[in-house]
Amino acid sequence: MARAGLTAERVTIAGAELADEVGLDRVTMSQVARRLGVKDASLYSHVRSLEDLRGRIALLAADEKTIRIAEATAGRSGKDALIAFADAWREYAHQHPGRYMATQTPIQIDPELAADAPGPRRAVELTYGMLRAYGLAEPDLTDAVRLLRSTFHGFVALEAAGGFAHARSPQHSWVRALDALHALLEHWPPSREGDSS
Amino acid sequence: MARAGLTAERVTIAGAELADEVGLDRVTMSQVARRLGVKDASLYSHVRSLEDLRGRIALLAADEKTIRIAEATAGRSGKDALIAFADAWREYAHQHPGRYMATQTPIQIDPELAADAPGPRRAVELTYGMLRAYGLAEPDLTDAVRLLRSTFHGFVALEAAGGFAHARSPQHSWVRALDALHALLEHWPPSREGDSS
DNA sequence: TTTGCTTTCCTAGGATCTCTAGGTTATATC
DNA sequence: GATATAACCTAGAGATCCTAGGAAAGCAAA
Repeated sequence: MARAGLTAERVTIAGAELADEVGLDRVTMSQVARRLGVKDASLYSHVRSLEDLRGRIALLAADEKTIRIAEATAGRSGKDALIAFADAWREYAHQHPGRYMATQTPIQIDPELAADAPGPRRAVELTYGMLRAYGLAEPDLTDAVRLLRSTFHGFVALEAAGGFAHARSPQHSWVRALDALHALLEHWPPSREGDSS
Repeated sequence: MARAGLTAERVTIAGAELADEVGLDRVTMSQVARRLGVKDASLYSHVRSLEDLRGRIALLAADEKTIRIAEATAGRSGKDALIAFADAWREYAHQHPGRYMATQTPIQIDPELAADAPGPRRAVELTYGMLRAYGLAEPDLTDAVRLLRSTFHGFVALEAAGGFAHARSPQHSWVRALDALHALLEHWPPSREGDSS
């Protein structure tokens, strides 16, 4: 019997494709096996469990998203970089809803696997790099990075969950949110604040 | 045989408790039934399916979160209200991680069920009310509401997913994020922007 | 070629899960 | 008490996850 040439990576990609097509929680070992023309038991030589597979999909997504962002922001700075960064993030989430959702699951990823996955760490570094132009110093820098990442993630997550019902198009709100964040970064409030009106 | 007194609401609450204890994706019909001292088939008189149950948990969470926020912001305004609003949101997510995660699933909730669940809509109204003090007019108001909700959700979601690795405590970043959002709302950038440096 | 090792993929099967069909029995109402 | 309406049950089909152990494909060396 000819071999299918399975590998952990190919199984992960098949799972990721399935997640994008039918939704992450419809990704089952059986379905992935079926897509690969293989029996479900065969997958367990490459992937420890369904949970492990989901973790791998999450890491794949993080890596891919990071690469997209790196490409989009290359050679840009300031507001240009901010917009390129944010748009690349959002576009990835739109194009790969299943993979993106995998990144939202509480951390249960095999540590040794995560170790040589550059995605998440590199993404944070990229964010730091982008913010250098705004002249922030630690710890404000870290706080700003976290604020940006929260907003980007929150926006696309709410968008995906149907949180922005009707009325105004999300695209408009997105553009304005980036305007606002840019303005905010240029006038980052000083640390010691009492109660100004 | 004595009856258990099941009802759609009690089933939902049992599912929500289970979600908080063991994680949303470990909530099964069998487990919920076991917790209620009942056979799994009995649940289907009250809840259409597992997916339906998850939808109900999501609505329950939205309602509960809204109530907490309403209580926390009552009688406050301006930055006080903003902080109370945000802290209530985040505390709910911390106290009820499973329920909160249920709200993140793509919308598949029974429309007629959602109709008389005041949670989501009321939450948006509360956000609008809180922002009145900042003197924003439409469509900036809607954009600001969406930005705030995105940031709040994104922050707690990243926090829950282990996104804020080490170093600086999330609590510090949270306080600073609220400072920043307050400053932003007080100086919301005008709509037509070219390329200022 | 032959021998042997390693890895890949398989069959078989236990445990658990979702959900349906249909039967009992508790409870409320007359 | 009689009766209707639920609530809850048993039984079972179909899928799922995952393990154990076997067959066979590919590779290396004699």
